[in-house]
Amino acid sequence: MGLIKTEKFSESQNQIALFAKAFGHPARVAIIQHLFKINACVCGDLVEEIGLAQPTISQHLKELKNLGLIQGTIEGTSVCYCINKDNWTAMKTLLNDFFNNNLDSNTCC
Amino acid sequence: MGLIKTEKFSESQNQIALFAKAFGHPARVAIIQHLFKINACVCGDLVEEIGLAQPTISQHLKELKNLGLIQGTIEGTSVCYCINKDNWTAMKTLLNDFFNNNLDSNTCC
DNA sequence: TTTGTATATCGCAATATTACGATTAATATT
DNA sequence: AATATTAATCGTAATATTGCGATATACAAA
Repeated sequence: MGLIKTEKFSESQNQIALFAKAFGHPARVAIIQHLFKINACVCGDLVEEIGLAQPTISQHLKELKNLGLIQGTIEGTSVCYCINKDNWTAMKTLLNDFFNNNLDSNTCC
Repeated sequence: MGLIKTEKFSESQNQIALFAKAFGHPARVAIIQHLFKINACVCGDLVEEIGLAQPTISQHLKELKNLGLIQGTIEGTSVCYCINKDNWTAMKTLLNDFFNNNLDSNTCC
């Protein structure tokens, strides 16, 4: 198979999994961290920054873009990428709710 | 290929990606949520709760166990699973640091 | 108009993931 | 001992992901 049975799960569970999968590759983690570090649009230098081939980086950027976590604006021949603040915040809320379950009252093991 | 080039990234970036990948499947999200909801050890009922075949659930549990996020104790013929609090907290800290970058001063796009 | 530069897409090979039937292992029950 | 129950493991098929060379596209500069 290799095919996820999304129909078995809630929309929220599938959404959490989709966002988490986006961060499930170190290159995409590095891309996001670099966008935060530079704290502005990044035009072009991601390939040398990350150290993978240009088509590979382009593909990772596409995935993050499709999820809405980043956005790109064309500037002449290059494209400037940055975090999409609204969607980033929404993703953070969803994942924080998932992470921040109360462990204190859990009494077992 | 299909092989992640981990040597290109920092230990932290790889660790974030490994944890995120664990949540990159809705079944594993559902398992964790159920463990939190029940708020105690779960013995056996995960298969009917999630709705995938027993070997499939067992495999997902193994992945979460290998990462240290859950732990299982044998109780007779069944196994009781629960969240590993210490490791869960450590994971949460790592991912929160990654998520909670300051977006306010980001001035672009 | 030709050339250069930057990014996206195509196509493919290698590897990983998902799912589950069949089986095994280990303990409980009768 | 024989049988039942529960979970892990094996083996395998289907699909997804990763990575990159080759190519296409789009704009800039000469």
